[in-house]
Order: sequence, then structure tokens, then C-alpha cells
Amino acid sequence: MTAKLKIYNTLTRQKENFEPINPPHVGLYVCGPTVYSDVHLGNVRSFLSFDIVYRYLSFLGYKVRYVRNITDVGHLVDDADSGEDKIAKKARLEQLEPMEVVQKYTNGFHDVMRLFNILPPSIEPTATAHIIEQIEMVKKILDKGFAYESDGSVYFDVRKFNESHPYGKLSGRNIDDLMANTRSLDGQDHKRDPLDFAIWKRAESSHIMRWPSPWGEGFPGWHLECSAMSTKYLGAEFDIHGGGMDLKFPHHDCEIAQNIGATGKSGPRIWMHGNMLTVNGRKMAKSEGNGFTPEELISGNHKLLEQGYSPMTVRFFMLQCHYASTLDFSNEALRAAEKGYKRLMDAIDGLEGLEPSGKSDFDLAALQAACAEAMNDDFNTPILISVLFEAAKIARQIQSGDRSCSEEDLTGLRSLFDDYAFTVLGFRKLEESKGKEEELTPGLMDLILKLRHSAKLSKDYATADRIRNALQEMGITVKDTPQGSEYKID
RNA sequence: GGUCACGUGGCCGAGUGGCUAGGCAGAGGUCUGCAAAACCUCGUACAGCGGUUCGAAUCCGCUCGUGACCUCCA
Repeated sequence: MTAKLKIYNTLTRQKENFEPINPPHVGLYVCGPTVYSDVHLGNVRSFLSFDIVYRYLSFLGYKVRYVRNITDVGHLVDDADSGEDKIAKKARLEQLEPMEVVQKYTNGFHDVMRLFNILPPSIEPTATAHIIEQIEMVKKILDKGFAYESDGSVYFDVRKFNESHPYGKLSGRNIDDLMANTRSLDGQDHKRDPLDFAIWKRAESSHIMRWPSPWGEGFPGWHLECSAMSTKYLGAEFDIHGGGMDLKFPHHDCEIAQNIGATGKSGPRIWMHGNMLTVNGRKMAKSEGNGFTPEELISGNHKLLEQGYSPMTVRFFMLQCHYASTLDFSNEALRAAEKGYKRLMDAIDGLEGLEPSGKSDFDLAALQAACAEAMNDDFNTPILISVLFEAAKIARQIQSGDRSCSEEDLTGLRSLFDDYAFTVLGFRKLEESKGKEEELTPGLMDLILKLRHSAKLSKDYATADRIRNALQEMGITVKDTPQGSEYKID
């Protein structure tokens, strides 16, 4: 069966049949985090969206090279030359070395990704480790005449570029509109045109992160790293580039300009943009201060949270919404997700010890087809989940004997859940209940031993022994002491 | 101000010209020693106003509302 995957391409504003440039290989680049603070839920949603893309492409049999960068050269905090490197600023605040900040938050980022079962990329390049590549790219852009040097900085010449290529095509902007809205910023004297953007910046004396270059000491421009690293690892032309909606302009449009400026090719064929997570209708963002950390999420210790939610509940909650739509966070919705997720998992779990019962009276092939169809339609996870609920209902009915199922279809049903719930959607099996079960053990044992104790008191030794023997079989040794019963789990 | 999205039943969210989305909550029922779970049934929702059409939540126009981007941001 050939997959007919369709992906919405921001560039063409329509769903397109996915045809890799070099099948079975697929190049996927995703804009990663800037590691100067803790990631929040909004960030998680974005990386989760592309985790699904990565998982599904892999599931279809493609050999995916998934590149997701770590931005460890801070973009500028303030406008233009007065700006201070984000990382350097944080370093001063916390009195750490810049790279110490980078390491700290990179570690934190990885922890969060693991928590939500978001797979690591094939390559996770850092900007600071690719300064040479970025300098080379600046040189190429200069050579082709799409940039100029000015006072130790190099700027991309947007007007010149626009003569031959439409600048702002991705985000649907044109130069004249942009001009009409350009703010007059301080320290832009060195630019020929307000629209121009830096691809190499001269480092002021106070700037901590700096590297030597043909134009003096400085650091790479805002948008350059993604162009340099995607070109290096995926080529001048590759399949998919993803990122958050908020990166469309200027970041991604600048990337395209840089790619063409340096290589003559625009880079990715398909641009995918994940939408925002909102809180009370507003984008969750570092600058809004309405985000929360995973610790707060799990503990529920945050003013926006009425209770704690497990990572898988959150994963399920997010996947119930299409990646291209905004998703509004609310406790009510999260609680609904928690229940729904548990019900789905219970149904899947119930399939474990089931015996086949004659001929199937349901259409497994139709379910499988519906799953594939959902994912092939631009990774429509909400529809996939609705199909999984249908399958779960059938699973429960088989369990309760209201439906029959052949051995073949039972296996098929199990692998349907394995494929789509676990491999593609990346849910973790029974994560919650396992933790809970361990917590419960002391209480349960106490209860059981008390029941046994009262049996002994009433000289019902048959029951007392039955309990002890049964526990022994489960690997729990009960020892009666003068102080009472003790137990040990082998 | 410019550009672009979006507005679906109590809540969250698919769909995008005619055929049940789904989940959560709610109502009734079956089952059950009780309770829970499970199963069955139940909502004539598509911001408003016009238009196109045999037929529109789905296409077009206008109005209202919300948001994103235009500055670092997933």
C-alpha cells in the first residue's frame, strides 16, 4: 500500500502530496529552542507537533534525518546595536559563564522532551559550534552581491534581493507594506535600508560572546544559523522545514533570502508551521509571563493550574487538536483529556489477556484504513484519536463478550494500537497507573494484613493461610512476628 | 495602521457544498447485593446579516468579535 501523505505547505498555502526529493530519505529541519530560560508548555506543543511528523514519516518507512538546532548564541534582546546578547544577559544575571547557562537550559530542555516522550532528533547542532559555517555563508552572500559590509557588520541587502526574488513570500508580505510600517530604530545608521537585516554583527566591547571574522570580532546574525546548519546537514534543497507560526516572519523569510543569497536554492520545499498554545485566548510566551514549567504542570503548583496533570495527559490533550490550529489551555479541557486518555489506555490494556471468540463481527480493515487516512491528511491527530476511540469501544465490547473477534483480528487490533497509539502518537503505556500502583502498595498490604489478622483472631486459619500462600505466590513473603505481621517483596 | 488567521452544541475540539466526528460534562436506561466500571439511547451546534446554489457550518460580500505577525519569541 502506497502512502498518500498530504502536507499543508505554508509557502503555497495548500495541501500537497508529499514526494521526497531522494526517497526513501527525508530531510526534516525544525527550529529548536533558544536556551536561556526554561521551556514552557507552548514550546512543548511545537516540538510535539514535529515529533509527530518525525514519528509518522519514520512509521511510513522513510529514513528521516531530523535536524533540530539549539540556539546558544543569543539573539539580540533589544533593538539593533544597543542590543545585548540574551545569553550574555542571563549570564550576568545569574553570574554564570554564558556556556554554563547554555548547558543548564539545554539539559533542562532535554529533560522536558523526555518527560513528554518527544524523540531526540538525529542531529542537534548548536549555533556556537557552527560559527565557521556561518562565516562561510556570509562570505558567499557577500560574493553574490546580496549583502554589504558596514562598520564591522554585514547586512543583507533586502532591496537588491527583492529585484530578483520576492522577499516576504512565505509570510505574504511585500516590501512596500513593510516599508510603510518600519519603525525608526536607534543605531541603524549603518544599514542602507531599514529593511536590511544583519547576518554578521560587530561585537561591542562589552559583548561576551564573540568570534573573530573577516570583518572583525563579532557574532552571527539573528537568522543565519538555521540557514547554515540546514544547508550543511540536509543540503541546499531539502524536504521539510518546520517551526512555530511566530517564526514565519521575519525569521523564515530571512532564511529563504539567505539560502538563495548563498546557494541559489531556497532550501526546503515544504514549510510547516505549528500554531500557538494560548491561555485565555492569549499566546503563551516568555514575554507574556503566562507560561509554566513542567514541574509546575505536574505538581499543579501554579496559579493557572487547578491540579497537576501527567505528561501523557498533556500530550493527549495537545494531540486532540490539529497542529495548525491554536489550542486554548484550560483546566476543564485538561481534566477532560485526563479522563479520556485513561479510558483509552484502559481499553487498550484490557486487550492484553483476551481470547479470540470465533468470527469477527467488526471491520478491522476499515479501522486501519481510517487511521492511515487521518494521518495522511496533514497529520490529523484529532481524527486519528477519534478512530482509536472507536477501536477502543470495540475492544471493550470484545472484553465484555458483546462482540466476537477472530484470533487474526485480535492480533490486528493489538497492533493497530501499537502502531498508532504508541509508535505514531507516542503515548506511553500505563505510565500513570504504574507510578500509582507502587505508591499504593503499602496501603494495600496494610489492608490485606489487617484482614488476615482479624481472620487469625477469629481462628479462621484457613483464610489466614490462604492469604499468606497467595501472597507468597505473588512473590510477597509474610512473616508473623510478636509485633505483628511484616512483609517483604522479593 | 499594514498583513494573515479564526469565530462550531455546557466545555475542548474535527469537518469545509448534500452522508454520525470524537472526547469531557449532563439526562434516561441495561447490568449489579451496594457502588463503580462497561454498554445502549438522548443535543436538530455551526458569530450576525445578505448573496450564489436544487441544497451552505462549508463558497462570496459586508458587519461584529478575537488572535497572531509586523521587535526576541515554538
